Amino acid sequence: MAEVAALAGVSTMTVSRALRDPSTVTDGTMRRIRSAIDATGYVPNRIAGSLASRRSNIVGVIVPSLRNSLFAETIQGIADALGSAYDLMIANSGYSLPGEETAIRAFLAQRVCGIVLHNARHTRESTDLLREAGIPCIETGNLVSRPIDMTIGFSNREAARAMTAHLVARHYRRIGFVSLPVRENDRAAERRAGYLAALAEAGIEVDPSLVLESPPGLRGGAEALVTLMALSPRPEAAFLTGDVLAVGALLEANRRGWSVPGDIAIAGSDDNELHSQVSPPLTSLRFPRYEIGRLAGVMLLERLQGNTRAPAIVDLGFEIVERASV
Amino acid sequence: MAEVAALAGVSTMTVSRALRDPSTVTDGTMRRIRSAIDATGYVPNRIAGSLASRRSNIVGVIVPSLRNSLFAETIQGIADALGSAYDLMIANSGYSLPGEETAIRAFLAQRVCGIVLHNARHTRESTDLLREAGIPCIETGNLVSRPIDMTIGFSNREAARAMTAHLVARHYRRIGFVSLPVRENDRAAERRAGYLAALAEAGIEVDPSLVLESPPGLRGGAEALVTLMALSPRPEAAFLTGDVLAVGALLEANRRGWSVPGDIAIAGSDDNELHSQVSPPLTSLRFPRYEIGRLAGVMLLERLQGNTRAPAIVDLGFEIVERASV
DNA sequence: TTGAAAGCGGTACCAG
DNA sequence: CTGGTACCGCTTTCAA
Repeated sequence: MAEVAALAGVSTMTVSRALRDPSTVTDGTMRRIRSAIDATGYVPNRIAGSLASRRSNIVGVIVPSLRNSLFAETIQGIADALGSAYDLMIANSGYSLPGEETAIRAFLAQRVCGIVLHNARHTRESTDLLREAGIPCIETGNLVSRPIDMTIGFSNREAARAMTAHLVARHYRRIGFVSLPVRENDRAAERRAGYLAALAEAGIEVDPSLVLESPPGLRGGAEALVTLMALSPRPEAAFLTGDVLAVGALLEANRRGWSVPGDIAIAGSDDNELHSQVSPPLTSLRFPRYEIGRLAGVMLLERLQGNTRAPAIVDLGFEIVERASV
Repeated sequence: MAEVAALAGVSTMTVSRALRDPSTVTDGTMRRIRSAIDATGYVPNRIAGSLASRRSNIVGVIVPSLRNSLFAETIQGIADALGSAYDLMIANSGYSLPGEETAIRAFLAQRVCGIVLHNARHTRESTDLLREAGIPCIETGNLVSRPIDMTIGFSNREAARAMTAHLVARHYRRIGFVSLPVRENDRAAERRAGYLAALAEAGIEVDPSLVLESPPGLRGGAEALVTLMALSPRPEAAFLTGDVLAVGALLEANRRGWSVPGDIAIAGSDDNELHSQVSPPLTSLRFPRYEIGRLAGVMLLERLQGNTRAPAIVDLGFEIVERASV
């Protein structure tokens, strides 16, 4: 920068100002600075800038896994909302709470200006660190009643309850439920709770053999369906929630020649294009993943710029997309 | 840090050293520093550290889109290889070359210690910036003959050529080809070139009406297949490469009752679990996306730590996974 | 509108 | 093994 300043015949202060707000500098000065920048190939050093100004333009995002396109939706939403004024630092917790804590520490050390989390459960340390950091923090994976700072999303419990109730309303009584393992996964736990609540409301007794956990992936869903179909009496419907479990189950039914919903009705969650393209198309829960990210970005910006203390809890809801599989 | 040093009764220098390499400090000193850190809740400031040491622990990754799980695979590979010693900064180019350049500038300003790109084509400015930055840079989306620095991946052209040749070997002569739009997408362009090369080698004349471009997504593939099937004479096989086009095509065939491969053989690329679970399972090209990322991370580490000037071009190849759709 | 001086919170380097 | 002293490259603050 000193080089640029010398070449433009001004002080570094003027260059610094010109770069951040061209309107504070004379047109002629600005032009000389510009050409000096071109001539020297100057690339500003944001590290120095951040240190001096004590603020950064980096937003930290922590997701359980990078591989899963669900999280990618949200990340894209955040990126779109933040535009090019902020950079995204992304870490994955590996679906573990200590993993999340490690990432939080790294982000705090990097002095990110805001953090977006997917988990709604954290280690005690994580919560403390975040509270004391004094930066905006948004939890997105599950609507929590008492967020660290802000939370945007939907209630996994309500969503699962609604879908189960939907199946009950369609006169299914014996309904299988498959989720990802609930341990260390608050979303899965909440969904199971929603399923149980809906059954209780409908006065249907829970058959524990109908409640399964499955590893993620199409195969996981396929195998869970086979397990359910081997029971006697068979369930009339299966609600597979999490990842692509329901799609996996449907494809298995296709392979085995089981009629859907004739032999077994299938409902899923995390609706995406795949759900509408399989045969029969799958009834499923639609979650506003992208919108959650976008809004998280917008709220972050508001806090970062205007200091508007936005509402702390935003429920973006969910939607039941009815198709032919139920 | 000054606070920690005071509390531990040592200089800041000692704290700094203790944090980076505990073995350079007495056990007793280390203990006192540790408890001082706990007592004060000190969170190191990497911004200051990076500025002073003139090196950062941030690796920048630029992908066309965050939404696509293909790129997510590679990113996860990088993250796994780098471990917790480095942080990942991620930007998306929005599939545009200027978008990529913007991201590169931002990363360079952030003084990342290394960059991983998906694109193999860049703006002139991008290339210049990268060359002058003096940091390791890995291009991964397509094996280039003259990389900016290093390239890891596979040849899109060779892969498409191999699959087309595979179809020819199976006695298909009239072979449709569908890719994403080739403009601004070097991977798609290369694949088309590979298809054309294979036909030429087999002495099959190209029918331009068999060569299509499609928007991404299952619907894109479905519509492309319908277009191909409306031709007369119909093609005997269709090679859809890019995104999930082939899966979309197969699901459309399922819906329309077209027999695969009886009425039309279908081959795809970017094999994943879905390809093996549909009916019939899809023959497709498998690309080592995760491995590309992992190796990129490893090579970055080597350069960053040991200064081993690793080979600049690493071809990880591809594989044809034969299933029942061809 | 522009400039000079004093840090931001660490680390490099050298001395003890 | 530990400490002192310059900086890293920019921004803040205040003065011109």
